[in-house]
Amino acid sequence: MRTSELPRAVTYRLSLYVRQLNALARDGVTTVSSNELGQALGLTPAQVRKDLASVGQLGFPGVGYRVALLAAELRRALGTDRDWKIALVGVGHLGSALIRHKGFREQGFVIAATFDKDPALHGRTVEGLTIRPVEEIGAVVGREGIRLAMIAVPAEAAQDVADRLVAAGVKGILNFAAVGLDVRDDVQTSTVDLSMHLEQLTYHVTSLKRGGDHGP
Amino acid sequence: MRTSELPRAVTYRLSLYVRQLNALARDGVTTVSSNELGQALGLTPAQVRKDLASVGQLGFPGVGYRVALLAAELRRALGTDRDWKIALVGVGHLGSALIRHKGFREQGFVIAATFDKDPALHGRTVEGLTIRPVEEIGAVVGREGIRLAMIAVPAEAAQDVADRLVAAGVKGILNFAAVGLDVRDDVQTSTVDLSMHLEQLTYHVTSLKRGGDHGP
DNA sequence: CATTGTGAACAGTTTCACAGCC
DNA sequence: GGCTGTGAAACTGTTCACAATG
Repeated sequence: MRTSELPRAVTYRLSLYVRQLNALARDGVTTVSSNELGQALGLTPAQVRKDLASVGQLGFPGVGYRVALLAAELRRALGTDRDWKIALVGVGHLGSALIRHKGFREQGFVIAATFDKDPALHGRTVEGLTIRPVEEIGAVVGREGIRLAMIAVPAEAAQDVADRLVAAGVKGILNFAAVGLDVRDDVQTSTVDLSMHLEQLTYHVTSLKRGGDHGP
Repeated sequence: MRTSELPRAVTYRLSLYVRQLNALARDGVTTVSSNELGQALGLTPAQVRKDLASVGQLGFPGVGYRVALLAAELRRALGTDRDWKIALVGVGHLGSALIRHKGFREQGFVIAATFDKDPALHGRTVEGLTIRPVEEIGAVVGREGIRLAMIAVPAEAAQDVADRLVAAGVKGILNFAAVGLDVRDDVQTSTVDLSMHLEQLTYHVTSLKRGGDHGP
């Protein structure tokens, strides 16, 4: 099967595989089976094979998967075989934490510009980045060729910020505000609502249930 | 249909409905149809009705749904018709941002205890909360009757922290570390890996695609 | 001969279409 | 008339089982 349009569920798991392959590579492991991968991530071997087969013919029957090769192919499929510049809008508590978050750089995500509405913050620097007015989103994002953004502003302001980002040419938005964004449909958005994740837990805890997960 | 075991996909959307109903209530709207709700959240009317019907018989044919009544019922179904105390472990940049995050309190989530491994932080207070050593998780969580926790520590430390929380009686864990947690299966975990969400965007942006979403 | 890739069976989720109700 | 609740149909995603293979 050739990659043309992977289901969302699959692409989420591809990230998971890459994470696990990184860990294996660090430990010097060179080969891994669908069984071992599945074990580590709480997935069935069959699902692992289906997922990986949907990206390409990446395994070696009787042997398993070459860790380095597989990781490289998956990164290529996900588009993370290169660095991505990110624009961050909203440098409050959450935004500041995102700037300092180590995990992004490790996965090739580089916050390259930061914006905030508050004039008191304009011109200040955080981790070497100068905070700019949101009015400059268009100019800066265009000049730097930035295509991904994160929104960490209050819910009321999120749609306005999204509009500016889209107008500036951003193609993917990770949104931490607790509202859905309305954007052109050639722009991807993913909303991470922290309270929603807690509500999942309260539901399952309330109706005393089984089943831990891995995955989002 | 009576609530006994709602599918995960449904419970995620219940949170979405509650969010939208709150907004409608603020605007003084008292009645809403499945069509309007679906419109606002990017869902089909049929799906909205199926979801709501799976919680109970909540609508009025020919009229729609009473906003206040529906919100109350959904909150009851999710277990968020009361406040929940949360233990936070890891008071680094992300942890601090979570403590200050306004959205949690609005949804009834109250961070009631904070822990960190770093002795330099012990005894300091953030937003009125004293940071305690992780060794005290058992005592404090037990005494306060805390059943939910958030983990915002480095990946290497996450499993150890999870073990302490589970031993202390925590039943649901929201995990921000980029590793899956291995816990007893009467304990719920939900892992939010920020880089994974960006990887979803890079995938769709790389293979220039359509379709914004709402939802996680 | 252990292990992949995959068609076929199965499970879960979404959409359709319409009877029943306000 | 407008709108819900729901069984049946369509679709999507997961698991099984086995032929193919280095």
